[in-house]
Amino acid sequence: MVIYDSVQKKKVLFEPIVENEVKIYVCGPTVYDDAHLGHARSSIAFDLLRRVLVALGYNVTFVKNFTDIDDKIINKMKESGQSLEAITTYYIKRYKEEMHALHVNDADIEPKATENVTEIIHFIEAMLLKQVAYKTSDSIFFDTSKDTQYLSLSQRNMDESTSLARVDNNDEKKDQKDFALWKFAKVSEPSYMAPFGNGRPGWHIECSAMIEKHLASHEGMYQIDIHAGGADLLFPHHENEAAQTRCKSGQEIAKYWMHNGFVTISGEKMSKSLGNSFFLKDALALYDGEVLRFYLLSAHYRANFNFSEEDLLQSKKRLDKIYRLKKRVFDTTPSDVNAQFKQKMLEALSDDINISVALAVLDEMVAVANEHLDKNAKDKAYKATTLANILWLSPLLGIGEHDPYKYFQIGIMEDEKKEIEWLISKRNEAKKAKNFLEADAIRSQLEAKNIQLMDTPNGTLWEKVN
RNA sequence: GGCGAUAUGGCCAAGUGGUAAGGCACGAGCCUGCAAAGCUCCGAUCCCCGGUUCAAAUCCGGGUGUCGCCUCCA
Repeated sequence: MVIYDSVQKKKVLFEPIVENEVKIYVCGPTVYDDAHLGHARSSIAFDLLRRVLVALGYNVTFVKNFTDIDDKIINKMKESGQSLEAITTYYIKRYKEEMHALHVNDADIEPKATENVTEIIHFIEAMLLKQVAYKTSDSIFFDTSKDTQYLSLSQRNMDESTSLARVDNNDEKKDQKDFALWKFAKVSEPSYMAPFGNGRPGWHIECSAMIEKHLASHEGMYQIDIHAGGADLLFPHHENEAAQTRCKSGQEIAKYWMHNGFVTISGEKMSKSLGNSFFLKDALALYDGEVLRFYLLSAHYRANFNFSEEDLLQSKKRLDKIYRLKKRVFDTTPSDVNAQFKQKMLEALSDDINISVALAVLDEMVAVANEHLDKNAKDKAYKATTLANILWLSPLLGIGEHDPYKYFQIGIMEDEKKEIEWLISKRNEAKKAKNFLEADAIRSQLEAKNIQLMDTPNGTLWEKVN
C-alpha cells in the first residue's frame, strides 16, 4: 500500500507501526448544525481507505470523534435556548443517519469530547507541569515557543510575514500563535471542574487526549498510524494537536497524515459565511444515498471536488450499468472471484486509493461480461463468476450492494408497481398480436412516467429513469 | 501580502520521462417489429513561452488562469 502523506508531501510506502495493525484517527464534525456535502466527502474518503486496508488484510482500528463542546455549540445554545446535550444529541443522531444513507460504516470508537474531559484535564495538567502551557486570566494557553518543531507539520513560516494582522491581538497571550487549551468558566456557559480552574476544553486538545486514550498502546507508544481529516484542518488544528502530543510525550502523534480535498459549489468552497452550504439532508432528499456516495467517491480524495447535478447524473449512469449487469447474473449462485480482476482492483486501490483506475477496472469487467453474456447467454459458470466479482467488489467500495431490481425501483409504490406490470402484460399481448401501435402507445404511456422498458430474452424488464 | 495546490478531448477524470486509461454526451454500426438495454467503431499532443533530453502532458525556469490555507471549518 502506498499513500500520500500530506506532511512529507509525497507518496510513501505505508508500513504500520505494528505489523498488520492499523490505527486511524479521523477528525469528525463539530455537532452544532446539519452535515453538508463536505462532511460526506471526507467521511466517504476515509471510509473507503478503511475498507481497502481491511481488504488488504490489515486489522484496522478506526476512531472518529464528535466535537460536542465548542464556541459554536454554545452560541447555538444561546440562540435556541436548548441545552448543550439536546443540541449535540440531535446533530449526532442526524449525522449518523445521514452517514448510514451514504453507506459510511460507523467507526469502531466514536468518542465525544464531553465524555473525555478527565483525560483532557490530565493532559493539560501534564503540560502545565512541563511548563509548555501557561495560565492567563481567562484561559490556559499552549506555549508554542516551547515546541521547537512547531509549524513543521504545515511547513509555514509565521515569524517574518506575520504582518497578517488579521488575527485580533487581544488578551495576555505571549505569542499570537499560542492557542487555548482550556477556557475558564463563564456565567451561563457549561463548565467542568478542574484543579487548575473550572472551565471547558479548547478545540485542539480533545483530539490529542482522545487519541492517547483510545489508540495509544499505553506501552510508552503514543503514535498512531494514520491521522486524517479535511485539508483545512492541517493548520492550525493538526499542527496544534501534533505540538501538544509532542511536548507532552516526546513523540509524534501520527506516522502518516492524510487530508481530503474540498467540495466546492460553482467553484467555491462551501462555507457558512458564503451561505452556499449544500446540506446533506437536502441532497439526500433529491438523490439516493448510494448514488451520492458513488458520485463523491468517483474523484480522487485529494482533489477538490466541484459538485454539480449534471455530473452526479452522469455518475449515476455508470452505477446503473453495474446494477444492470448484476441483474443479468442475479439468478445464479456466486462462485469464485476472478483472480485477475481482484488483483487489478486491489492494485489500483493500493496506490493511494486510485479510484479512477479502480473504476476503470470495474468498467472493463462489466463490459467484458456483457459482451460474453451477449454471445453466451447460458454460460452459468461465467455468470457465477461475474456475480462473485460484483459481490466481492460491492462491500469494498460500498456500492452495488442492493438488490438490483429494487435499485431501479426506488421511489415506486407497490400499487404503482402493479399498474406498471399490468401495462407491461397488456403490451406483451399487443406485441404477440403484432399490434405494434398499441404496444408502442403503452410504452410511451410508461415513458411519460419515467418508466423505461427493456425487452430481453427473459421477458420485459422495467426501470425508473430520471 | 505569505504559503500551498491545480490547469488533460463537449463534460467528469486517470496517467508524473518513451509517442494520451475509463465514464458521460455526440456520431456510425450490430441487435430489435420499432425502441430501450448491451456490444463494436469513432474524437484530445495534454493553459502559454522558453529550456534540459535521443525522447516530456510528465523534469527545470518564466508567465497566465482557477481553487484553497493563513480566522471557526470536512
